[in-house]
Amino acid sequence: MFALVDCNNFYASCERLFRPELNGKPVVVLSNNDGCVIARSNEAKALGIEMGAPAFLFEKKFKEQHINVFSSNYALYGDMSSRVMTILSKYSPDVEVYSIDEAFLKFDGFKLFDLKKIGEQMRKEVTKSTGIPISVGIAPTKALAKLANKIAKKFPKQTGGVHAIDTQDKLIRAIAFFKIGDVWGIGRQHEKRLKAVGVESILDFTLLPEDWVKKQMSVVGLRLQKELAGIRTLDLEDTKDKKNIAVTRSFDENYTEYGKVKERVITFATICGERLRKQDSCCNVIQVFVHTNTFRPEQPQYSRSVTIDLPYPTNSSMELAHFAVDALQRIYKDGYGYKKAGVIVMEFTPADSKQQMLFENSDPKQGNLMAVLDKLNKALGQQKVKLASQDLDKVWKMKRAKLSPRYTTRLDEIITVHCR
DNA sequence: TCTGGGGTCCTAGGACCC
DNA sequence: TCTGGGGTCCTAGGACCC
Repeated sequence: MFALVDCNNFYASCERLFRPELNGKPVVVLSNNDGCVIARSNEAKALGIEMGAPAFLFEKKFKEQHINVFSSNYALYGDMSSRVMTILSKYSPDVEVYSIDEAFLKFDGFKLFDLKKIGEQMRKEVTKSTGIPISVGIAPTKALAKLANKIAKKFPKQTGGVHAIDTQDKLIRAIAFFKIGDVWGIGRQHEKRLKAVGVESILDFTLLPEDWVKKQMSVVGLRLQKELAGIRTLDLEDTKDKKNIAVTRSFDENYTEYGKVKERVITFATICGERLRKQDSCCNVIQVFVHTNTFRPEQPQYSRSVTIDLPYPTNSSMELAHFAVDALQRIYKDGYGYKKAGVIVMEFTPADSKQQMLFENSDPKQGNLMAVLDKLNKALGQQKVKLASQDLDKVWKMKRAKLSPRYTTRLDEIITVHCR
């Protein structure tokens, strides 16, 4: 059996941890640059705040409805996430951290245990130790565990936040109840195609002929169809190391100068380097893209990306910056106002087993240099030591007007308690 | 004025090989 | 009238997820 554990309204719940007066009140959390809504408490959902709602269009509503708005505080969310995951990993040796607020647990060899009880215990311990509310879904496949989790969330009173699909009868009832669009792995396109052939419920989907599913939805759809019928086709996945690393940002305004875009791209490349070194990987391919503001179709639009094979694998920020600028030069065109750029590194090889090339090699001193750089930045703070080609004066700040303190990771921002 | 930032997997089709 | 059959690798783009 699998369990899918999911933190309820995770970012909003994190913001409430140290502001208990916000319990029961509407809370929303905004994306980078305070751009759009990416998390909502139940109360905010009830007020009709949609996921992805642009913040500037909702300012009035936020004020009128007394909605508590926060900028995203990833230092806090990341730390709370790892606390939750640490607790979960006590309950099973096989855990896949699926996202910042979700984990799959595999319960092989737990035949003699009451998994629903284990789920309830997990829920109790996580709530008590972290204050984060969770929902637990238990089922024979990952897709069904996702569905069971949905049931636990939708019917908190009846389920107590924990639901197990552990009999054939419960399985049939669950898949007959939910619409096909509710399924993990069925997005807008598939939903449309399925509805067109008369599929409404998940049960309908499981009854479709296999070749139709294979043809229309590839093997991915076929696997999903089996999973929903209770046949296991997906196992836990190893999520330790990333296969791609992307650093992409919107700019604070339209950039019309090459030099400004170049500075951003260099900075993104150095961050890629940091993340590569963190997981002991080197990359063999780098991709750079730029585009204008797609929300302003009346302005001239331009969008391009280029992918370059590196002459040798590297994770040096300096070398990556150099290749990224190379790439940027190939796609940059004067006369446009650029709003966003990104650097993506791909095709990793382990840092300790680099293939040496005959003519071109990474400068062997780079490794030591980067180690020192990482050490300094760890001690002094992110981006304190930069490349000269980065903007040394400008402290790059995104808009985060409603940022809460980093309560759990910075001593100087720890909660203050006033006693009378 | 103002709209995020990450990821994964799969397929079709082109280019090439024998 | 009429020109095989088997492969691999790469890329772009689609679909999905949080």
